[in-house]
Amino acid sequence: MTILSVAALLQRYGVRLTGPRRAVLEVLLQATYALSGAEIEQHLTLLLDRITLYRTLKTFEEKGLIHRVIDHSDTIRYAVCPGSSIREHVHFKCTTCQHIYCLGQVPVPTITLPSEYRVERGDYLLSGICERCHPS
Amino acid sequence: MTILSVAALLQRYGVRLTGPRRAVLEVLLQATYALSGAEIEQHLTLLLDRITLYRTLKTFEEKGLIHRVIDHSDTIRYAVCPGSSIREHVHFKCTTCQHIYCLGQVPVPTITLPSEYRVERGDYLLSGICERCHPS
DNA sequence: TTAAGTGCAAAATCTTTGCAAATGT
DNA sequence: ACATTTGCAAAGATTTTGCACTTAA
Repeated sequence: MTILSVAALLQRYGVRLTGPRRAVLEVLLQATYALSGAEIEQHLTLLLDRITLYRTLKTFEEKGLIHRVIDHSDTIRYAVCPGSSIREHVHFKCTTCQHIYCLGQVPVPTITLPSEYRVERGDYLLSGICERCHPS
Repeated sequence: MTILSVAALLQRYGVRLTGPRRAVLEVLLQATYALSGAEIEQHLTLLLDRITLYRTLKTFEEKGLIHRVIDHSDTIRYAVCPGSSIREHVHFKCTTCQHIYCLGQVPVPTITLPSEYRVERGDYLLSGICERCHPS
């Protein structure tokens, strides 16, 4: 993803173009798995205040450019998923390397709940071992 | 749930019987939704060091007595689910009251993943509005 | 008795808020 | 020009570690 398309993506989501935002989005686009704030910080080339990073992530999330991935941990991780639906997400977490991958292309089954629940969204977290971590 | 059965439950899971553990388990058993550390602390009748609380939760989790619920937040929440399978969990999070309910009795659909993933566990988080929060 | 659990102190992580200076459109 | 965004300082929230004392089995 070039700088140009990063800029275009930001504009498409109504986010003003700034250096920090470009840098953060680039890191997220290059990642193959969901990243925490600390992990994004490590990958940044542009020196960036940590507070700015968190505010940037908040803005991206509000505009729908990125989303949080669910997890059992106490750390919020983000991923860009331009293609996938906001209403349903499937993620896979490797219990060995701890990476969480976005599986946008996996068909999502429907879970029917008793009528007292109004379901508006479904998040699915599958866990196990990813290809890179198991021998076979 | 009486004190006696709390004690029995602790013993069944190989957890030594102490005051703090009894108190924490009682709070979790009485809750109708998953609780964070701070929430458990608020409901405790026995005065308890916060560190002890976190260690107690860790012990309970390792012994399989309680489990973490998945969430988009940065706070870990726990629930007792003696009946439900460890391999598959369905939870419902109300976006209004923020409560997360364990739905142990809901049938879990299978998601088939490409063969490079070895799936060992599935967690499902449905979000929406719970009965108490929608007018209907 | 003896390994396990508890409490205190201190700290590591992660994330947010208020305000003045800088910046994008 | 003007609202938005950034950086700094400071702090809030959640969770953990080390060590000596206490306790369950």
